[in-house]
Amino acid sequence: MRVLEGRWKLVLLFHLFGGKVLRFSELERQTPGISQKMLIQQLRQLEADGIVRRVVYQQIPPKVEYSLTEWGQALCPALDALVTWVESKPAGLENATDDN
Amino acid sequence: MRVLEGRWKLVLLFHLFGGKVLRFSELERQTPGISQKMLIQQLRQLEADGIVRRVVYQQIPPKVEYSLTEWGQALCPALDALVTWVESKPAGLENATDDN
DNA sequence: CCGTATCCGGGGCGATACTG
DNA sequence: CAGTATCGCCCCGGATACGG
Repeated sequence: MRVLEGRWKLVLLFHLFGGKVLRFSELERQTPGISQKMLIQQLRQLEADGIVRRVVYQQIPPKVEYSLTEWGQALCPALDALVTWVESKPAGLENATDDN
Repeated sequence: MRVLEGRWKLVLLFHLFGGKVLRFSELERQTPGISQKMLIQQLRQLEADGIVRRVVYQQIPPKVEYSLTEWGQALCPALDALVTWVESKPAGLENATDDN
């Protein structure tokens, strides 16, 4: 499970949800606040763990596409369930995330 | 989603899966490697985020029980899906978790 | 039994600058 | 466009000791 730890892992996975294929710059744009360093780092870890596939197009300008592996696709039901969960959040229970 | 971040959060949630009610010492025993500090810290954060309920029995010796709130119970499908996912892990893809 | 209080090291994470 | 390379803070997490 350690595999999913990391500040941006889940966010990135959500973006690749449902067999989507995204370029580096697209992921960057869709993930406000992330730096290139963190983006590549988290992607590389996901790749090393066999969740994300990285395809390089040898050309100028460079082009790299990221997508979920089969094993990564298998995460979709879980991600789905998580979305359902956060959307079911009762009111009055906002951000207690602060004081910890 | 930050709510689920933390070295032991998911592990603890798995233990409270399905409406189970556990005492502090029970959680400690079922979670090898955790220290009392981390145990109480992660529990407190989960409590502050409305996922876990903490019930204190005013008596000697002390007794404290932890369980999932309704909003916490709603996580079960997601946890279930995660279990299914890890169990579907293909062979030959063991621990790349090391070199990151 | 159920916590609190401290100390401490490693690394996660961000900001910034540079490259093919 | 898609990355490396550095620097540094902060805080997460482990170890240990103590208290009601």
